[in-house]
Amino acid sequence: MPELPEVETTRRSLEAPLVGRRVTHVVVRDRRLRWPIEPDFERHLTGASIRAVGRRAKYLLVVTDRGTAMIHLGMSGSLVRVPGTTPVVKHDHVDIVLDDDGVLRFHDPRRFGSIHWIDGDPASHPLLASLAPEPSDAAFGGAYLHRITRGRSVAIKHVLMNGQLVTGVGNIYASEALHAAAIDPKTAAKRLSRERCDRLVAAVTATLARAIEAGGSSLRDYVDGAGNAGHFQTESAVYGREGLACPRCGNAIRLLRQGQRATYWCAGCQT
DNA sequence: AGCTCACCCTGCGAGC
DNA sequence: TGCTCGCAGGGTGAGC
Repeated sequence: MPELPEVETTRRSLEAPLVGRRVTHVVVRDRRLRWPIEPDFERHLTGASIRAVGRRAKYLLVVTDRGTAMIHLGMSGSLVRVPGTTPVVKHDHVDIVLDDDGVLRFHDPRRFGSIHWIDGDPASHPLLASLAPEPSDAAFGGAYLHRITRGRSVAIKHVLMNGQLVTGVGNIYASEALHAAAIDPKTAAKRLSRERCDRLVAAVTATLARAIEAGGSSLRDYVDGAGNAGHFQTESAVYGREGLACPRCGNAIRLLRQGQRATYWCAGCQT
């Protein structure tokens, strides 16, 4: 599933084909996503003109003259603009039909994704209102990370993956950023010095930027809005590389379980 | 409030 | 070949 780089790559690839298009028709084949798609979703979106394709954290925002469709890709979702003649396959849950005979197709085998309609300002939607600043935002800096980690005894990796504290970083890039910053993922958040917070923020920002540059990571099935796979997975230093040599110090990369999630790290150079 | 854990769901690869 | 098990990019909410 998509972390911020995959969502941002999807957003960029959809911008040109979608902006200026009008929605002529909406087909929902399965409403059972993380939350059921509201009964009025099709009615709200049909006839709307798309003004912009935005993003907040891992949510895509299809902004129209009538309101905003907020789409989360969950673990296995994709949103692809396909020709209208493209056959529907299993797990193609929603089609947003456009006035150029293209279709914006939402596909999500695991159905951990979600689709909401927002009438007013997206920023005030409950799912977005309490999110942390974007990693690219000036408010997200070493001072911020240092402040929010005081008094928190959880492992720093958990902080990176908590959307209320840091947005856009999921399981792959949490491991990658901690390795880049040479910080042990198990470190209690509150024990990080200000200097290490500076280093970690820089690593998060750089890792996400590099991944966006690579078009995201395609581990199983991720594709962007044009159906293209990313290739960051070939650049990863630790993720998915248990037993292989750490590119920085040569020690064997280890696999550890934090909560229910896998963490890859190097005991040789991450302290 | 912070932390841990279970859970939502399908598919796939490993091991027997 | 066919089974069971464990794991997969995320996020919420219950219960301590």
